[in-house]
Amino acid sequence: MKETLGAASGLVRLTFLVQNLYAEVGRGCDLTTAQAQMLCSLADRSIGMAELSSMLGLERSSLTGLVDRAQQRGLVVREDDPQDRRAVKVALTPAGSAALHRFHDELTERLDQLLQELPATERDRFTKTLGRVVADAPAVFADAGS
Amino acid sequence: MKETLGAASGLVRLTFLVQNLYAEVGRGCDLTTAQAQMLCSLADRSIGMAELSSMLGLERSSLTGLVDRAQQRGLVVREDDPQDRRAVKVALTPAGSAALHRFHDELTERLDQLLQELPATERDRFTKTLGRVVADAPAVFADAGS
DNA sequence: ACAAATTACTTCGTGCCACGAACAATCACA
DNA sequence: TGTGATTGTTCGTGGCACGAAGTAATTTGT
Repeated sequence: MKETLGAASGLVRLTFLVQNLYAEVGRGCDLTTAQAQMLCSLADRSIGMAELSSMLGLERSSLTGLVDRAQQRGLVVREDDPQDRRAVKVALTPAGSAALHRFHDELTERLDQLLQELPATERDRFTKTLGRVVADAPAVFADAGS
Repeated sequence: MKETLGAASGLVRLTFLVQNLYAEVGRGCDLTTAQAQMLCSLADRSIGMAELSSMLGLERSSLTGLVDRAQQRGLVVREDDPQDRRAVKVALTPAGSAALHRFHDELTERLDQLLQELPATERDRFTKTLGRVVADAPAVFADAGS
């Protein structure tokens, strides 16, 4: 009889927590979860639809609508790609960039709070291991590298 | 300039990973994410709609449809509550229980794999800290307690 | 150079998910 | 016995995601 939670269970619960935080912070910025994810993937550079959809793990047809709605809300624009006339590049508008930053900052703060009760050394070890585990995962949420 | 990933970024990426695994395993069991989550919350006992909706973090009106669809697929049944004639209890059917177990087992295996590359002591420490962080989170994914 | 295959994106139809407002039935209690 | 709360549902709206099919532009093979 171990009293410790299984790893799988812990991971699922953590995911549940983070998902809810993500959605909540998103609502505060008037963003849906999908929109927030998209903005995070756009960061500062502009990206073609194909690359963006593979980053987000979506079919291209799904992304079309997502970009449509985000564009209608003025978060994003489609730009012609001079290199390839079929291609479209998606870029943040100033409003989209502002929304992204608010979202990013607030979410980062809330997530950090989650670990704040841990003793510093345990927290550092945890973060470090976390980094190893997600090393090859898509960078859906970059650190403030600016 | 730290070269380590920020904690927030790591948490988001991990969540992204687990979410995708969750969805993928769900698809393999012919379950949507929402359905899988519901089945996990039902586990073995039957629960009223109100309690279930608060476990899942959904409005009651959202749950109605979710249960409807799951019932149509034969995963779940609505039972009368003898104590309260307004109330409805949701319970797993044998098919629902089977689906849940397949889902649970497969997901657990895939999640454990995620940590398998870590050295044992680091993994144990990580799991333990994980347990602390999610201590007060809803038990959306119980360990095999059977 | 030119037909064929590939790539980039969109459209359309379908289904699921989630919300809030409004509603009926039942319960609790004072 | 009422009055107020609680349980669950319906309805309307909007977002999300998929796959199949279609259009336009680029690349490849010969």
